Amino acid sequence: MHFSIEKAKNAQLKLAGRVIKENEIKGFKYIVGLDVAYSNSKGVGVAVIMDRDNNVIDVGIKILDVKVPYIPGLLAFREFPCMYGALKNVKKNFDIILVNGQGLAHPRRFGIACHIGVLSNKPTIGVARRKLYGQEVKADENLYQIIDGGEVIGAVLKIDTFKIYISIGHMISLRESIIIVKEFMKGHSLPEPIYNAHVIATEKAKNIKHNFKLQQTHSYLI
DNA sequence: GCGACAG
DNA sequence: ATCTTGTCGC
Repeated sequence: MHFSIEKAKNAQLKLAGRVIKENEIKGFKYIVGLDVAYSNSKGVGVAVIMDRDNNVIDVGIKILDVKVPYIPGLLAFREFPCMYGALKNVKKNFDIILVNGQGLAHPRRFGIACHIGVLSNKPTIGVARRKLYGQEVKADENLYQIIDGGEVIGAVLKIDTFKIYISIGHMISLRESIIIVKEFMKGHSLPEPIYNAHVIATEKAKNIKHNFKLQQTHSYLI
């Protein structure tokens, strides 16, 4: 069975109607960041739960074979299983999800942050380092709106020498999303929960590669 | 045909 | 995302 681009796009169009764009959050204590790294065909999904004092509370990991290629606009079909699996592997509770990728700022208004949000039924924010879709219009000093067809689908924050793209994933407003992302920017190009997930995922993927090389080196003994 | 194109 | 050498700056 092979991946169908048309079916994937239709699924996004159908699910996009389920995204809630208003705040369904009245304060929070814990937030979880999601990211995926790769070791050849192995995807390493990591979820890092943090509190508001920059402490790591819990970590969840999910390693799976990834067959779906990266296709702009269809990233979720490649990374969702690892991300969602990692999220299911955390033991502690969390109130908000930060996803490394776009949310509403997507050609069908359903980026990976919306996939995660709708299927988790939790307030979710999409955070990316690069733009996927839409026009950047200056709204203020260091703040841009991402617009498509007269609709604001996201925001861009200029910080030091880089930018970060923020958009609604689910059950939270764009305004609140920006405030929360800002709170967790601690000197890295991504908010701390995602940054930590990225570091752990990359390290784990690197270990898998290393172990594979060791196995190759000693395979003559078998 | 050309440019854009999350991770 | 991953691969990968040298180079710039604190």
